[in-house]
Amino acid sequence: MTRVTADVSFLRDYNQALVMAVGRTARTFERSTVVEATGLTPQAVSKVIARLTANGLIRPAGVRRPGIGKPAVVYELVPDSRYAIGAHVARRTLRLVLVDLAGAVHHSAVSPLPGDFTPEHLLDALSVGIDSMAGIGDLRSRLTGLGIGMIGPLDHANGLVRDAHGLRHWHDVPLREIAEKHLNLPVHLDKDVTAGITAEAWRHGATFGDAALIMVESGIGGGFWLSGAAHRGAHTNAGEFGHTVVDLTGPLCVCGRHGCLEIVHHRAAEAGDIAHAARVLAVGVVNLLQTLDLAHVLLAGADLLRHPQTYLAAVTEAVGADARRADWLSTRVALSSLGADVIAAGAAMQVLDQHYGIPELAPI
Amino acid sequence: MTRVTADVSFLRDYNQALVMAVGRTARTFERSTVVEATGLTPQAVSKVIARLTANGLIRPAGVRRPGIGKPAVVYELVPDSRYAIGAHVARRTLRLVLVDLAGAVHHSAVSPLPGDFTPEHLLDALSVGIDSMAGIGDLRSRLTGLGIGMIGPLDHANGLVRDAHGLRHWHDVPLREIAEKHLNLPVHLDKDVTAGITAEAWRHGATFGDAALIMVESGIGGGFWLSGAAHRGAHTNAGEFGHTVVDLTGPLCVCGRHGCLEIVHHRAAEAGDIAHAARVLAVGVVNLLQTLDLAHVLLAGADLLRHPQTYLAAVTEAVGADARRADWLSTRVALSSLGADVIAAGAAMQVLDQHYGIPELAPI
DNA sequence: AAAAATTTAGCAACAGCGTTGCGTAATAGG
DNA sequence: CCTATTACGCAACGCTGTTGCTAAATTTTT
Repeated sequence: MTRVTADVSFLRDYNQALVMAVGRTARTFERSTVVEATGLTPQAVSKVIARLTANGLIRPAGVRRPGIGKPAVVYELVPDSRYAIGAHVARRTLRLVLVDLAGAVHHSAVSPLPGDFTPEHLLDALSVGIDSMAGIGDLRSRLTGLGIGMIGPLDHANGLVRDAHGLRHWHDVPLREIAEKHLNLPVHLDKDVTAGITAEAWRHGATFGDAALIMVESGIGGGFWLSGAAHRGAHTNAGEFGHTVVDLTGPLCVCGRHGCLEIVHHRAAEAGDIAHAARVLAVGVVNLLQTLDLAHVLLAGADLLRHPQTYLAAVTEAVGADARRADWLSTRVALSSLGADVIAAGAAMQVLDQHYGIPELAPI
Repeated sequence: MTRVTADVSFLRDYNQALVMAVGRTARTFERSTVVEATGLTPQAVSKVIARLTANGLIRPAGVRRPGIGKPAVVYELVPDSRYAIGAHVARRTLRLVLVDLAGAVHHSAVSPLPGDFTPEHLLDALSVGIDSMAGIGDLRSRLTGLGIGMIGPLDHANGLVRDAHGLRHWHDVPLREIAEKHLNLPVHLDKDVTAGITAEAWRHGATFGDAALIMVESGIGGGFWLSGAAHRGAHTNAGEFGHTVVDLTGPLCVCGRHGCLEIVHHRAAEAGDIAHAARVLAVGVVNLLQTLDLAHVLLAGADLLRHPQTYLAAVTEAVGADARRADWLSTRVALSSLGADVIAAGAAMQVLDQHYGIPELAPI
């Protein structure tokens, strides 16, 4: 949720989101935990906790006896109090996942999409899939919305698919609007990699620092989490990481430039030299670190996950071996914890994040 | 100014900063202008304007007669109500500038620093320079502080110079602390390129989008402005843009990798082929656009400014020629409007920004 | 010349937020 | 049973932006 001016309702939402962030990060928590983490006064935390409890988002979960004194009430998030559905729209498949308030993936389903599918095809597939998932235990009333992660270019702010690369029928499609009408649910549209990094950030909790999610699938993309929020760029087009030049004299890429990371990597992988391909990717990752100084790098994508250890080793080594990196310049490299679900799950979490995440104040 | 929790004083500061942003962006403004830009109620704007007027930050500047009805009071920023001094600490020189609240540079002075200068050398030079500048018209009482832009690596949050590259006496120097004590002024320490981009953002006003400042001096660095704030990365080390590999089989760089943008560019420039050097830089800039999707690219740095038109033309052409860039994917390329003063001026504006810019809420 | 319409400005009361002061509840130890 | 300690929350408070309404200043209409 973004807005320009700050009023008291912003205070409420913001501080409430802080408490929710603590609850999502820690399995259980008590009032003093929140006080320590946020700097709010105990009294303020009590008010927020009372509100969240009344809304069913958190609940008491026993007491902790601190030795001497009155026992502290322990609270926990109620994971099944809210759900969101996430969709990963790829060129040939639709993946749907059901995610709860804690960020856990409950169901995952993949269905094929016809070649050159139209918006109508997609809406029908979404409708069927959502009805099937929401039917489980009558979740409909606890469903906060649908998140869609899709290949770009698209316009996140207006929910518009500008020109999905490689899909004939997807030029200037107001997907959010027509999907909301067709499905009768709030819909959030975003680029696939941006959805993916949101999943990692949401699951890692409030203390997650600047990070990138590197996706190696049909192409190579990067999703970025900077200063506590997804970075989308000026036109929702950030993340075309595969089209950065790493070899000035390299082969011609589809994008018209020579020696893009994507084409160089692809050639190596095609030749069967996965280790070399992984090292090429690692060069690109270190480029990102030099530019953006990230605390986390997460690896995902179908092509990468076919050789997870090879890629993980190559990137970890390249990051560690970088001669200029001092001990304080630490970056954690890991495989995405969500595997093939990361995009769809992230799309779902973007919906949850809009409701229960830290609100942002939009620039003028 | 950053804080974790949001309270009513945050509301005040935030909305006040919005009004100041309007005042800085437009030469003159009235109540209705602010209402339109921010969404605040007229009454709320009146209160803020009254407070700012009482503090001397803005003042009435006539009336506008809207045809029918009571004339609207026109306000303007009072540029000389507040000043800050900015310092650009380079390997051999210290540049000091005096900047007013509107972001205008009033005085600029360069003094040499001894080879392998020590913290004491710097403090003395700063002391002399500041006394000289603050003496002009007795600005001392209106001086909000000193900003220092310096080569890294450094720790912005703690005001610590970790290991200024190429300076022997600069390992783990708590520069902010000792400078504040020695100069009796609030001090803000940041990386040079980060200070530079702050200058551009501050001068362009509130509507400035995601942007990068490309500095070509002894090395190549990049300062980033993302989502309305400077991007520093996880360890204040973002911006080592010169050490991104653009030529996998290129020459060995001082950083230990092959074909860094910096060394490839340097070789071309050394050979006298500035046009080629500029094209190499342009490849790096387009890499940034693919990754971050920026609205503005600004060019600066002594080496670049020796051939400004060559570089501007090469980067503009590369950005425009990129085949995948549609018409809606516009990026403005320009030379920095501040020339050689950009780092020092930006360091000063960081101090002003702390007091009168949009406050941020720090992550937990 | 007087009345009406229009636009701007601001006083006063209000709701809602986090904070502060302080009383109460619950426990362990003496 | 008393005391120290810890956790909790009611009530009053100060501050914010908002809302309702009145006043002021100007042009247009009568």
